[in-house]
Amino acid sequence: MMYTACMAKTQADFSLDVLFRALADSTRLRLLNLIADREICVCYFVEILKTSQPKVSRHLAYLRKAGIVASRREGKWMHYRLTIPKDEVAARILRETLRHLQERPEMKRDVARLSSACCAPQKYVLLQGAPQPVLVHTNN
Amino acid sequence: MMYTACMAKTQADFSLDVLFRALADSTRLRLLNLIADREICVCYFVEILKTSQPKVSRHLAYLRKAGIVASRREGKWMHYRLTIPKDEVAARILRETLRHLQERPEMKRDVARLSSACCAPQKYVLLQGAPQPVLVHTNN
DNA sequence: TCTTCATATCTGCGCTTGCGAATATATCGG
DNA sequence: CCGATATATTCGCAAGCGCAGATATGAAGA
Repeated sequence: MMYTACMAKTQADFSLDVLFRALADSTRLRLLNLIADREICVCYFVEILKTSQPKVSRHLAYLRKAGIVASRREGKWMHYRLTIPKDEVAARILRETLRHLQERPEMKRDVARLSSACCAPQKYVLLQGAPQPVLVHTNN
Repeated sequence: MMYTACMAKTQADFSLDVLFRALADSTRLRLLNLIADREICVCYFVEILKTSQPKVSRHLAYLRKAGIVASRREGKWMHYRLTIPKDEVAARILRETLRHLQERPEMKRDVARLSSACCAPQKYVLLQGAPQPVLVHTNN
């Protein structure tokens, strides 16, 4: 039987190492930190992380396959948001990790940069006309 | 400048992805769960996980290089124990993760098997004369 | 339909990881 | 020193990952 990524989300036997592999990269941690409490579109990631678009896209795909983010298309733009795993233990670990991530200076810096970018999107070529990130509260 | 594993422990810039890479393997998660509140020697890991000695040894070396376990030699036996990272955020994530791990059925099963092995070590070839695991309380 | 923009995927490369099998090291008892 | 025991390391291989660069897809507008 083939193993497919979406199976990782099924209640019964979600293995935690899948979650940890998703967290085991600093680019993905930065993406997750930004995504933690807002729905946000790809161009903002590219702008804030100051990295290449394919790289951002690849890491987002990785997170998607690991079942911890989901995407939604709106015209030309793709919006990403967090999805909490069904598995209770995995969900708690993820939530706590994201909470702790916010304490890190690098992570605070990213959020600060995001705020200023949102205030003046016209300053950034990539963000012209892009939908702004929307805060969401991921029930804790 | 060369990057060495022990640098990962230095206060200033411990990067969390190092911790998560260490957690990103189910063998290592099982080892960490067993090690979480006791000092325990390698032969018990081999017996409980029912896997090869080199494999156990390799994963323990990985955890050692990641700075989250430490070892101590006592005659022929090597004892392993948990070491909480100096980095506060990493420490909290690790402690909480280990706490949650204990809720998993597979992890409970390992601990149960360890208990019975400790009660009757003479039943296991590998454990003849081996020092028994010692409970430690890793200040939370 | 043609173009442009936003994003995703593919290609090729080098590095890391995990594995089993074999071998090395370290300690102990004789 | 010798053999046995406990553990660590090395080797060769296959798979996975991260990257940059190139290309493909999909939507919107002219």
